[in-house]
Amino acid sequence: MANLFSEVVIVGSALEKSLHYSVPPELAEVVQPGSVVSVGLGRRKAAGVVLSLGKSLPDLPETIKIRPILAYSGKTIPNDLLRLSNWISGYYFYPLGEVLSLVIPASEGVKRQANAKRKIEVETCDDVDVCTDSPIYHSPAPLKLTSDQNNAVDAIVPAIENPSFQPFVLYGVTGSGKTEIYLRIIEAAARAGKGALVLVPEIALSTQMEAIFRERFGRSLAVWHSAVSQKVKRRQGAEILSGLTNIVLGARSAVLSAIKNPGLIVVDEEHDPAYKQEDRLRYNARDVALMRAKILGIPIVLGSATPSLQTILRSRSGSYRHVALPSRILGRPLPDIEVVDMKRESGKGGIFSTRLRDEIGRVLQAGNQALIFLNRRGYAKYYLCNACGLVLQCISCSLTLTYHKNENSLRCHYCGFETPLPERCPTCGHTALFAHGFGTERVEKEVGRLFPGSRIVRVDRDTMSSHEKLLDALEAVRSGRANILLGTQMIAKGHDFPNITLVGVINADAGLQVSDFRAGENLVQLLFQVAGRAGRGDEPGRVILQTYNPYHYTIDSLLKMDYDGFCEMELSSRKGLQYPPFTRLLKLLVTAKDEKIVRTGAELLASLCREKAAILKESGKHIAVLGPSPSPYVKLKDRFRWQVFIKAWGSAEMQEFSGTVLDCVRNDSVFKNVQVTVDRDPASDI
DNA sequence: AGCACGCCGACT
DNA sequence: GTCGGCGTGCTC
Repeated sequence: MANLFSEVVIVGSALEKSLHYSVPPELAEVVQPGSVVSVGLGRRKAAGVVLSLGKSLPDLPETIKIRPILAYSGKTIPNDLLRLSNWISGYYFYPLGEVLSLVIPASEGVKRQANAKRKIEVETCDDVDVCTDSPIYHSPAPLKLTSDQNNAVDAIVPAIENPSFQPFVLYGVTGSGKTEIYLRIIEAAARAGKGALVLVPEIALSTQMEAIFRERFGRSLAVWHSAVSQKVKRRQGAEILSGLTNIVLGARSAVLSAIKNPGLIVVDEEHDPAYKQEDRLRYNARDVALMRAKILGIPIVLGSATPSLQTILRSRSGSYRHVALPSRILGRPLPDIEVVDMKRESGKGGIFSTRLRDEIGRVLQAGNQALIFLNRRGYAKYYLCNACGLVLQCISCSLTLTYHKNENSLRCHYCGFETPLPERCPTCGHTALFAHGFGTERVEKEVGRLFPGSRIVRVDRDTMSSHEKLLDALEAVRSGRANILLGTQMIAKGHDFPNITLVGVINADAGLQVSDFRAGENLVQLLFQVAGRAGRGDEPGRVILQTYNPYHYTIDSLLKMDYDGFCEMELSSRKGLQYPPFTRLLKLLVTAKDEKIVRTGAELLASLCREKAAILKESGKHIAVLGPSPSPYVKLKDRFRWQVFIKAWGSAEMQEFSGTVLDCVRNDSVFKNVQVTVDRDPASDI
């Protein structure tokens, strides 16, 4: 029998190419493409994934001695995931071995070397979701669907029963009952003997969905996010691979879970920027999910009350099917929206307008609950020296330090640097240091002063140090133990608190000052989400937006509850400027510890790009090169940052162009002293 | 990514 | 005289 060879990619390594190993006879029958194996690499042992098997080898240098595969782990990555990994690696310009290290769950017994430096997650909710008894199949709750809901289910189910790749946009206002539709279509997949993958933007959201899903799907459900302990993940990973568990609900990394025979993918709140991973592999889980559905040939449902402009455009062009839920369930009205012009408020710089203060008082009096939203944590936004004008900044990042009163310390919200509040200005020595701006910690204090009898719960990254604390806080609101819920983004999304009748947005403009062209889109989506927390029970809801820009088009679209109108304006502006979704962007981020080296590196990179773009232009392909320019935060964690943006009018052009440029970067020694990071379809300018 | 090899500064 | 800094280069 001829010798069998294999092409193997080393897991967790930045090696660009695969290596070749012989397959010992005793493994010839068991090893397949996707198999996770152990191999010798230099002096060490490494995990690898078999890409292909064959009887011959390519021409290799004389010095290479082909070594055998040492062992088979017993685990094999399903074919669709292997294809997906390849696509991710190519699309995001990230080594396949690194992608695979995210695909292979910790259960494989593979050392996650790449993560060695990352701090170990505290094992919080160990065994919380162990289901030993029968929580297996429950008949659907006898909820009567609205006719809109019925229509939505009827539109999607045929694509599950007769599978084909078909994206659906489930465009449903907040409180329109999207979750119930997800449950019904997953049940349809289960009836067809298939599994399902459900993505949610973050943990806070899944805690509530988790309970609902657990009740319906019991043992067939696995919940997958960063707060789930390694131990539970290991067990669940094995159960998913075996097919015992075939419904996965999780945050973005769950898009890579090895579900057996998936029949449906759901991406809830598809517009949410949390789907974009902003370090290492900078992927967007929504887009990866679309590709996974395409590879599998199954339907995918993108749900949102405020779909991304990309999704709106694709549904208009007909490539996504549009399914609408224009009204809330049980005939509940959408909340009334009011705008308060903070410029007209007497005590300028105050936190609460008279209007919002009065309304909170009224709500509490009536025994209902209020939600107060402010997207900034801490006590004071920054400290300024009134003598010399210095704003206290992080020593490692170009960010102002936020004052946290409880700890009497200044903190960097990017790198976590913490220092006691100095008594004197570090440059001029004056004692004229004053706090400016405010965050949730300050608002909490103010609420306590204004409403002495209120029971407030504050939810932000500072108070919610563990998953338990978050669950407890949400429970306090649900049970009525608390009557004011104050917080950041964490409370804006998804939660269903029936007794919240008032939503107050302290500073509705926050975010608009940013240079990012997506600022308007992100703000409107967030405000629609927050507003949607009001009036989800029997009593109608009210939203009060405090703003310094009452006539801004983002605020105006919210006031009219007209997201379509906003999209219309925003799309025409993006078209005029030739920005996404009409074009594609790619960010090349150049970083190094030395400021001058970074700048020079970025300038060299930009001229390389222009040179390559000129060559492409000869064959009629147009690429625009923007920059170089310093990143909005020019220094983060002691590294200086410059960037170059590439704009292309098609995905194929972007692929070809960036591939050529990155090959040059890798091979040219002038880029040796800088790090070049690729961010395809970047979600922010930072 | 590891882990080597390899050539220049302050210590047992 | 060695220990060790991290620059360059290879891993089937």
